[in-house]
Amino acid sequence: MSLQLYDTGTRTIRPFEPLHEGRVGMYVCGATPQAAPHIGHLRSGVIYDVVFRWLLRLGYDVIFARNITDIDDKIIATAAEQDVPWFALAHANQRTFGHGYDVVGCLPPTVEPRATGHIPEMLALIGRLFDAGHAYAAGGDIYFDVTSWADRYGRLSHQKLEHMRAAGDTADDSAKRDPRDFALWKGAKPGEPFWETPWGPGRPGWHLECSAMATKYLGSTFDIHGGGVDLIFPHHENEIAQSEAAGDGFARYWLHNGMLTVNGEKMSKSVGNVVLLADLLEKARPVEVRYYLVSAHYRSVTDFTDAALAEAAIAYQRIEGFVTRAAEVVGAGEGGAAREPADELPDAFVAAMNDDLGVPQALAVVHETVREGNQGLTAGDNARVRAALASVRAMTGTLGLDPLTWVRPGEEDLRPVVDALVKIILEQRAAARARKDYATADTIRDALNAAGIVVEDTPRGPRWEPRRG
RNA sequence: GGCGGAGUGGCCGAAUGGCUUAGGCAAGGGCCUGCAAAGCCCUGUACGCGGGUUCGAUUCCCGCCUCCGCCUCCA
Repeated sequence: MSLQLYDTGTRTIRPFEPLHEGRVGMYVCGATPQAAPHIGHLRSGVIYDVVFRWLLRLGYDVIFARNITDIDDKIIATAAEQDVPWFALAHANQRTFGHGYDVVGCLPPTVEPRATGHIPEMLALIGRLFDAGHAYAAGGDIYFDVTSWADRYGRLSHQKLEHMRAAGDTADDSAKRDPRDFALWKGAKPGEPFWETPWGPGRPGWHLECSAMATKYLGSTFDIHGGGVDLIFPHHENEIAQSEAAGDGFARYWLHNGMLTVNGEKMSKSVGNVVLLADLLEKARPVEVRYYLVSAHYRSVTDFTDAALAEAAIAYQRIEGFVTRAAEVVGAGEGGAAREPADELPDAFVAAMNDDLGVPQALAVVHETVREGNQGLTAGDNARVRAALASVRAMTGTLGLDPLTWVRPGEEDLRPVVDALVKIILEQRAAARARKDYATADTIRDALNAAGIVVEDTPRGPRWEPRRG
């Protein structure tokens, strides 16, 4: 079975067929850098990173564009509150977002276009919409005329125009012809940043930038557009309207990830339950955070709790434990993320991933293979261990979770030194055990444990690991 | 009011018209161990409520209840 994706536009799972054979263009709505990223942003980042990695695994050449909306009302407002220039706030948070994505193991996108770097493309799009009769100027702003596109507006969200509430905009939007029209371009206000245009000074509206940037990097028609379900309406609906009304084909598949709630509630500043990356890293290692974020299906609503994160960490450690022990016995092997479907990927894993990114089932295959490998370790069957290890590393590598690529910085350099020292101590313990002086042996083990070194006795002799958590 | 999602065993979380009814965590029993740890084996039969369709429904249909998201900035 080849890749199937749930497409919000048709509300069905349908076979993925790229526009151009062997190539995929994917655009994802990324950050509006008005504050540091929270766990919901990270979930989105990790989800589309897995999509990206899976497309690469399937052998596609992928152009993955994830935008940065570095100008909007909130950025301007927040910057004013903090008495810093708007671009300083946006750039600082943009860097924080980038760092957050890095920490949870996201590959860099092919391109990360910023809204403010694409004003000419936006103005060109506005010009085309004027020419096609779908845009009008009013009160210094430029609006999209929704009624001029009435029969197609609402196709993504499956809302009928007559059922749509009037946008609860503020009074200064009274220049609109229809309350459901949305701004393409906002006229300059005192003290706010602006760009000069043929229609007067102003700045981009809320939706225009994504249309302009997506088609710039991916072409007028491209394969996949992603984002959170909260963006379906109005943001993605409006992107479609702008681009298609201007004559572009735009996105062929629409992917939407589910929201992440915290203790059953949507995150919000007013509730005070916003979970930031720093909060997570107090409770789990980065790779464990990634495992947690990946382990639920991308379309499901996931409720974050400390207990859920802790359980994910333990589940990951089961995989990690096998991989490290197996690598000690048979060597690390190849691993790494190939760009072609690897022979080591079990059919069941491939089938799960191809079925609308069935990561939960794919992880079930990982765990089953881990058990296989552990059985091999118990039986001393190195061929079995080697096969399981290669398989587990290929699968986890595909998900960005290969334990052997997640060694903490510095740990690798230090490990041989610590290993040599611990071995000397363990020889003392072995001698104590040989003369049945278990009190001394346990004292040594306790002392090592207190130093963060966990000792295990195996049929092949003692081994040690740094203590987790 | 409109659009959509979800309710699964102690917990998290998948799939599925019946067949060996994921996977993880936790629990109990066992193996291994000087004791541990890790691992392995075994045990536990769930699918919101009420109807209907069917030989058979957790899975399809109808109704209901509860929860959640969007319709305003939002991943």
